[in-house]
Amino acid sequence: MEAIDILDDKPCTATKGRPREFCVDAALAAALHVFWTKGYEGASLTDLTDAMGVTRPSLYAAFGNKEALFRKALDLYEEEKLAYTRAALDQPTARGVAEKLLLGGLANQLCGDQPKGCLGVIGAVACGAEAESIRTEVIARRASSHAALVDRFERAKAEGDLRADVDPRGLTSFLVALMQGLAVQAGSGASCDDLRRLVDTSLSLWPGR
Amino acid sequence: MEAIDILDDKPCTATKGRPREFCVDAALAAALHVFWTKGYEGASLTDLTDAMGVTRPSLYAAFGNKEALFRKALDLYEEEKLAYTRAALDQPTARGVAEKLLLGGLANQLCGDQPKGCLGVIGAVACGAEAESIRTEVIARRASSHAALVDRFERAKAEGDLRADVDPRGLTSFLVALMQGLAVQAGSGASCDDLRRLVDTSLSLWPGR
DNA sequence: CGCTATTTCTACCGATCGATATAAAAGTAA
DNA sequence: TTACTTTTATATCGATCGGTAGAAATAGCG
Repeated sequence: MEAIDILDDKPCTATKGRPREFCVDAALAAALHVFWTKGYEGASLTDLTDAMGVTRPSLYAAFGNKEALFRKALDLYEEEKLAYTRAALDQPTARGVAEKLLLGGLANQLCGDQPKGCLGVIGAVACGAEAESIRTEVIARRASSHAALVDRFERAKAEGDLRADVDPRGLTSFLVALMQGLAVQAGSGASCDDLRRLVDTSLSLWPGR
Repeated sequence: MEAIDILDDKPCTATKGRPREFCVDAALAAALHVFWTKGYEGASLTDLTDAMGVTRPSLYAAFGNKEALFRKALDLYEEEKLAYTRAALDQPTARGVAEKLLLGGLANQLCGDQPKGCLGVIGAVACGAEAESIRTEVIARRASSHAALVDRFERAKAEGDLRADVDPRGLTSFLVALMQGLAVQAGSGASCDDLRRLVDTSLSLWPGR
């Protein structure tokens, strides 16, 4: 009657009815790739079903609708591709946090087998009428990680790990801006060399010691 | 027979036939506002004609098609809203260039009467199938200004205006990334205060005196 | 074997997309 | 006026959009 979370069960554990013929996780990974490459609005249902190897009604039965599918894909994206951002917060120094973030982001962009750019940036910037709720969602998700970064840098400042004249909130926006710029440039045909220079320069200017 | 550049003539100088009932420049400005707000793919022809106060056939007669209209809007955008980026290159010092760019970008985002974000970033990131040629166009346009910035910083380094240990290309990508991040955050609901802190921090970390 | 539950497939829905055919309206030029 | 040119408005084009109805197919359960 109502679309419920199918992703919580194991790959194939339905005990009654006709068994599902595709792997939900693999299909979701394929959907993520499409969204990542073409954006939310740019990815049509035909694009998605083709890439997922699934017919249209099967997609709706398994994921609800396009928006719900995007949210699931965003979950997967944050869990798999953005793991380094959570790990970065555990670094002992503020500089370590910045290094982990920038180098992690760089490594992500240099990884040849995945689309360039950042799904979060794509979702936050792409703004048609139908994507408004998506935009809101993406922005809200980033706000929490942004706040966590502010906390981390405030702690670093309290620990004397950051110079007294730096503003933790400003430093957070600064670092996030660099990550976003890295993603934008990676998605705009920048060379690997350019991206490396961007990160090198950013770290060379990071306030420190 | 063929769509030709209408924008080169004066507002209303057609000597024969029924005179046009709308101002091409004003209509283009309205179109720019729509593209800026909703992106290329997010802006439908209905959105555009409504905002421009022009019927659909009139739009096609005056501008060719949606893609050509976007290019004209991009011309107007670069000419009007990005004038400060050209002026920045004339600053006497590398720091002056960065200040002019960042403060100019900040002022642009704080200007309440225009959409947030950057049309270039929106065009470069939004990537559906129909927007591919738009993407290419936007990327090509930014490449030239990027190169001009590299030249400017190489000159600054030769003049001793930049420390010997900074990489002009890296510094350019760094500065551009900050501008892009500024635009992304401005378009993602960041507060004016946050944007100001971002620019302040960026300038406080800018290399050299 | 039915009976029920679930998925799969084909075909299709109304809405919207960008783009146009057509002809009336409004001007200049003769 | 008549001829010509260009813009206007209406009405629509075929394609594609996200989303679904309905029946056949495939399983467990009695």
